[in-house]
Amino acid sequence: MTSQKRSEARKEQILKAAEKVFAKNGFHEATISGVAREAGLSDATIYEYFSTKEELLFSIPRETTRRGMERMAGYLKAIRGAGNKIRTIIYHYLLFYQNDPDYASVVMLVLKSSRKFLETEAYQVIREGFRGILTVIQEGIDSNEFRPDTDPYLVRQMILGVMEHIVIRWLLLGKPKDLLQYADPITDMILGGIENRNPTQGWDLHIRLEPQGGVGGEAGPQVSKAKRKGSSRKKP
Amino acid sequence: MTSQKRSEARKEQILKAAEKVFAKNGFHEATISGVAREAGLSDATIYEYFSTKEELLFSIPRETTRRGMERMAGYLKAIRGAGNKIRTIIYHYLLFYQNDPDYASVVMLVLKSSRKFLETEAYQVIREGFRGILTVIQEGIDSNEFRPDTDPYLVRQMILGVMEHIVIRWLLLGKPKDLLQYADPITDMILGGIENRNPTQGWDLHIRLEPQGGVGGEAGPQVSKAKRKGSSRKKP
Amino acid sequence: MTSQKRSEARKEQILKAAEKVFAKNGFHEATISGVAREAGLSDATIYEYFSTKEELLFSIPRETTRRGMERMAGYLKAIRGAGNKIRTIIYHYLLFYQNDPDYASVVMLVLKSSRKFLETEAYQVIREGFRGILTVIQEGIDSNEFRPDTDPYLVRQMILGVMEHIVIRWLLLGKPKDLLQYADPITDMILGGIENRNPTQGWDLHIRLEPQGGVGGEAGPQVSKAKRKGSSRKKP
Amino acid sequence: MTSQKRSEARKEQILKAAEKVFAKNGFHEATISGVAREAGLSDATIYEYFSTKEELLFSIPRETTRRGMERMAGYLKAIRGAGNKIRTIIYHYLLFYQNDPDYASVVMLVLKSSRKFLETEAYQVIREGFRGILTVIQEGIDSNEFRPDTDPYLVRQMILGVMEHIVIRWLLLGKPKDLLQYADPITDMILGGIENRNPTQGWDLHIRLEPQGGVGGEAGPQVSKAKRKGSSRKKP
DNA sequence: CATGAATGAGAGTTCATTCAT
DNA sequence: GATGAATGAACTCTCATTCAT
Repeated sequence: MTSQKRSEARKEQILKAAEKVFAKNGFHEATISGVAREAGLSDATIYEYFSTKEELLFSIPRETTRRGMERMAGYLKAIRGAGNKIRTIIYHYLLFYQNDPDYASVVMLVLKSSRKFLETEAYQVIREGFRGILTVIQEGIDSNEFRPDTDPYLVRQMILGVMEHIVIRWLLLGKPKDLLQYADPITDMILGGIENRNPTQGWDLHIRLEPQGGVGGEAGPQVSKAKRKGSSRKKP
Repeated sequence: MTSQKRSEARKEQILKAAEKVFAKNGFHEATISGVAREAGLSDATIYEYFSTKEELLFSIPRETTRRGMERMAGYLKAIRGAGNKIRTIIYHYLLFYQNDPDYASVVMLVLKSSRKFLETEAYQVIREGFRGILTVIQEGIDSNEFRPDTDPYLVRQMILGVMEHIVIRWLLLGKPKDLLQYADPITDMILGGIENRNPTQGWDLHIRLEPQGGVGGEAGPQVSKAKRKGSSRKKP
Repeated sequence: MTSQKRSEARKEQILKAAEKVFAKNGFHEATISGVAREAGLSDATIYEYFSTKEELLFSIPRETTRRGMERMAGYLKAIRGAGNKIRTIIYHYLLFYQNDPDYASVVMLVLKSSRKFLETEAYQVIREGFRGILTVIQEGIDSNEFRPDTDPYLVRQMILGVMEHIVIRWLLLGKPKDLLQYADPITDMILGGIENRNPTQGWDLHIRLEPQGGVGGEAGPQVSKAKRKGSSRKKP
Repeated sequence: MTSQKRSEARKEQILKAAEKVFAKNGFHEATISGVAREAGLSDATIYEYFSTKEELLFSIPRETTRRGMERMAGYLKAIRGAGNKIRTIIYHYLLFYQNDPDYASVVMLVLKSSRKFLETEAYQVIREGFRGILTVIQEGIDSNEFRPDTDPYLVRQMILGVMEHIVIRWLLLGKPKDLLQYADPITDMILGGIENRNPTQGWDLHIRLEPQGGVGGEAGPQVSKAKRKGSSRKKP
């Protein structure tokens, strides 16, 4: 038990060191020696806990991701409304990375481009998180909060896309200083594109012009009126 | 003259080989020997044209980017309306990558995470292209096509973010098969979030003349009225 | 402790091998592989102890020179008289090289022509040794053992010059077989040029019997008297 | 004829360039490309005139040495007295190197440590020159100008040793600024060790033993007394 | 457990040299 | 005669990884 715990702690210590070193240098430019030095251990000790350099890399997101997901789930439990949930997701996603730039670097600059990482257990956890976003969106569609023709996959791609783009810019260029300032604007823009707009004022006027031999007893144009907060988007 | 040309051709040949090899293996896993083999040349010959492996990598986007930018500029010249221009940009951006997956791989998976690449001449060309997007957005704001509170930087980040995200997914997962299918949906969603939709005054009267087997058994012209701040969406 | 010692021993082992290999082939013609083979180690192990080939080369004289200097200092302590000290220096200098031809080769044929070596720590030790020669000469001047118009720098250059010349000839041509046979003649010649010869007591009476057509029209034996303090020149 | 001459000129041009480049970088650090660049030619052209890099190196001293020797021989022809000849040799030797530091560098720092160079035709010329020094010394011994117990080989080694030492110091350290300032001191010291020495102070006692039929009214030995601090040094 | 020490396996570079033009 | 282009052949150096202690 104690031994297990100590071992766990050592692993954590190595992972923290690895995170730092990989973040700074990337995977290939980083060395096991560097990680060992950072961890205050010997090279060989690293190999007591991780079988290869690559396994060490792929182990970094395992715990952190799981914890992040859990935390996110906790936040979401208290939130009502798909839009609000999305806002929360975006906010905490950015907050999460902002609070741990090393982790952000490893994930965004090292792992994200790795084919092998996709086959990793850790990535499956992330995938699940991503599926969660999908669920929220679908929830919003079902509850009529989002427009029924919303494509959940596309929306998710937009959400992830912008966030990744911003985080990477932040990592590489240091801009913007504060990631969180983008949380709301991004959310607004995303939601702006998908939220159902109930007509708060004005009317849609539909006039039906019937041919001379009219159907039923009705003749002349038919006018239908509907309060709307209209979006006139029509997919082909 | 001939010598200059042959040298240029050889360079191109090496770059093509490098593109292929780097795309397949990434930068570090790729070897000069591999590139040389692919190019049908000796290792040493590679070094006659590019001083280091890194220089070879960074040289890949130089010409291609320039040409891509030029072509894009050509397309845009014929387009009127900021929205249409954005649609064009997105479409051709995706088309461009779809037509050259190796190039896409190198740019998206190898170069995009490189701090050093940002200081490269080639990247400056790309930056300029990115600035162009900004200009188009601003143009849309100025012409009242886009909402006045549009943040051009944010919009650009959304555009680039989704596209990058989609291209990377395509590269790593092979999904979607056809990148272009996303061009319009993305554009619509982006524009949906920024196009002016507030009726500034009066009413738009839409009259739809339906064939006899009309909607809901109804026939005749349909008139729809919507308060609006006009959207000029035109599909190509 | 043990580890430190073993490491030191390994370093020594590598240095010995390097000395041998560099002596035989010179710096550039020698390879790390060759040194490793000679040392019975792998190439990589060499680099565990010396960061570059050049550092390995420059490390060769570090210890040896220090030890040589120390030993020399010990010998000199027991010697009285600047002339005797110089004799001792020359003798042991030659003895030192004769006993370690590989070392001699490295120093005389490889290091001596190296601009970079001059900026080396090891060279500073050598410089100090050279300064010591200067001190001895000055001592001889001060004690009136050497002529007061002696230029210590010049004398030192002569001493070093001949010795280097002889050692190099010995290395390249194998002549003379025994370096030490030159120790005394060299010393005598050097001292012959600088020792004070003021007669401290009595007179030397030189009588020259000239043929009839004598100097200055004079004929008959010529007697020359010179005050002297005998020179210790002993030709075999 | 013209073609032969042009070829000779080209060779000379390459040699000059090589001299410069080898002097600056040493043999191994220098490249054929560097020589070609310096000569304003292509690499391949170098190989039209010299079959290998090494042959190029060894060709440098061929002409120069021959010319130097010839000139030296010319100077010596006009000089009487072995001491004076040695002074001349030392002076012109230093002058020669001082006037062409690149050549000095190549000879002193590159060729002098080369075993292979010793088997070179060019070196044979140098050897002959060295033999000349020996001859002069022997001449001095025979003429009683030098002490009969002088070891010509040793003296030559001293002469060459100091000069080499000084020239190398000059090349590597830039000291002394003016090589020639050492010409006389060196000569004096060398000669000081081997010249037949007149009493330096005190009295010369000359006794003239006259034949029986004495000259004038004087009879018996004539003694002339002269205070002197004799140096038999004669500057040219 | 921890590690010092050792190394196998390569990779990137460099250049002297060749040869067709 | 001159050279642009190409390359074979090394060599230095780096590191992830292993293993005896």
